[in-house]
Amino acid sequence: MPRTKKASKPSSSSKVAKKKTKKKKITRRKVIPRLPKKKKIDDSWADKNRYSPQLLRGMKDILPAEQPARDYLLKKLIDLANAYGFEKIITPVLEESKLFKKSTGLDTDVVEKQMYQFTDLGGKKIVLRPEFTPSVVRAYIEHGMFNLPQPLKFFYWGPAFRYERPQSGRYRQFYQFGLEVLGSNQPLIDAEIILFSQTFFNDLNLPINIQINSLGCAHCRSNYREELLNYLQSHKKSLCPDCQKRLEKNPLRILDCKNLLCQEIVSRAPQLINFLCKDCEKHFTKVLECLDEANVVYQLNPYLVRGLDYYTRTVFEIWPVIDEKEKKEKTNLSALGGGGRYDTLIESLGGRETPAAGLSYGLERILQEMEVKNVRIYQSRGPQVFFAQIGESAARHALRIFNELQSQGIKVAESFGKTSLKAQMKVADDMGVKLTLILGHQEVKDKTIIIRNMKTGNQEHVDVNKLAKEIKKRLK
RNA sequence: GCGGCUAUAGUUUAAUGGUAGAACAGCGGGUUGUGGUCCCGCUAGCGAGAGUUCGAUUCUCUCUAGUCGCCCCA
Repeated sequence: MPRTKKASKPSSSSKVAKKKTKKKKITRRKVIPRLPKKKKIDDSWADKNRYSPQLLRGMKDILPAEQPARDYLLKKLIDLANAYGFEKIITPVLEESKLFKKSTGLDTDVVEKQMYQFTDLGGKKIVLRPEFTPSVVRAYIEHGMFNLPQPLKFFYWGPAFRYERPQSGRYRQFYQFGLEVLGSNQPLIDAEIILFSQTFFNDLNLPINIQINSLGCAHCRSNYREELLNYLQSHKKSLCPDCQKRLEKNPLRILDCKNLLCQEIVSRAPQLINFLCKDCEKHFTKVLECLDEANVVYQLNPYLVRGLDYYTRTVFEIWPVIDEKEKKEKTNLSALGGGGRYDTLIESLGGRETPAAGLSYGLERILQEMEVKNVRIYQSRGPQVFFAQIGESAARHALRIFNELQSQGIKVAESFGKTSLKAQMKVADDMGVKLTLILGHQEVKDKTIIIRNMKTGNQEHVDVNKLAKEIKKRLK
């Protein structure tokens, strides 16, 4: 196809003049050779049922650009979990509604108004799991795992779903990583999973703050609840409207209300720790001793209450540490993760009396925090060799050579979608490869291929049959 | 579930009651066989719907989505 030379543009022309000539050119070109533009097609079809796909609210596509950080994070989590002796468990995304109603708790927000619930074609009430622990416990009971040597240590990761108003660090489909230890009441276990958190976040270079509290067992809690109610009732009028509601529904929640006046009242309220029974107190003390011994830095927070019903004794949360700059931009922060002991859950779901503890992290929240703190991600190196082909005869041989190199263990990048050498070289350059292989018709004829060193620009023809060897020599 | 703010090419953005201009990215060309820079060209946009208007991307409403806060949580 002959290409007409472009007319050299008048050097003195004003912007306006340029624009005019430009526009004329465009319209001429467009009208004559092209198919009608999108808009015209739409008009002619008059398609009112046209569908514009859009993400569902609170959902997120995880695009290639985000994968390296994600992979890095997950790999670190999985490696550490394995090192700590946790084994992977995968449970289905779908569960029966009842599972969460009986475990997470009917009165919790998660179950009350945040579950994705539906009835399946068989008439069964189904939910998209809002969290993992009940599922893991279900599997434990269902497969009779109490017959295995205890305790069992599981880790998991995957999507969970909650129908909430989306916000920064809050999606309706979000990914959790978590640990569960089933079958031990030892304080050492509580300490172990808290230590896991410190080790992990230290290793990731994310400063965190670990907050710990003990909720005691059902006995301590009901005693305390009574005391607390007595105290709060006397201050009822000063509490914020939300807390007045909570007074009846879930008075423990008032402890972590952010309202200043409520906090003031709470600060003089009786503390849960003082109501722990002997066993619970002993347990908590031992947990703290283990943590001290392991050099875990934590903060006791007597007002820490978790939102799920099944927690007993030790509870903890992992919070990001913020600096002054961030404080100005954001007032609301989200916990990166949390967990605790749930000694009665397994029994309440029909299993034997089995003590257990666990934790879970929000992957998106950690990733967000990694970005804020500029955490460095170490990626495995990409290909060091790029394969470029020019012309039809080269294209015909391209896949064979490409495949041969791959099978010899040489990672090769390509851009088969491009034909011009220039464009392919640019891709190679962008990738930062060490060597580029160039195959054109001359090389095909001679049964050679060019190896170009991208740094020095040196090029050598080598025998195609010795290509892998030659590349390996040069990559050393 | 409640309240505030926002919505213009892939991204960041400009202007405007008379349908939009740029930068970066992308694609192509400047040697139809060689990367960077530079130069040139091209592609691509007013979130959806309704109303007011001769005319709406601009004004109003609804929806959708995002964002921030409350609630709650990871």
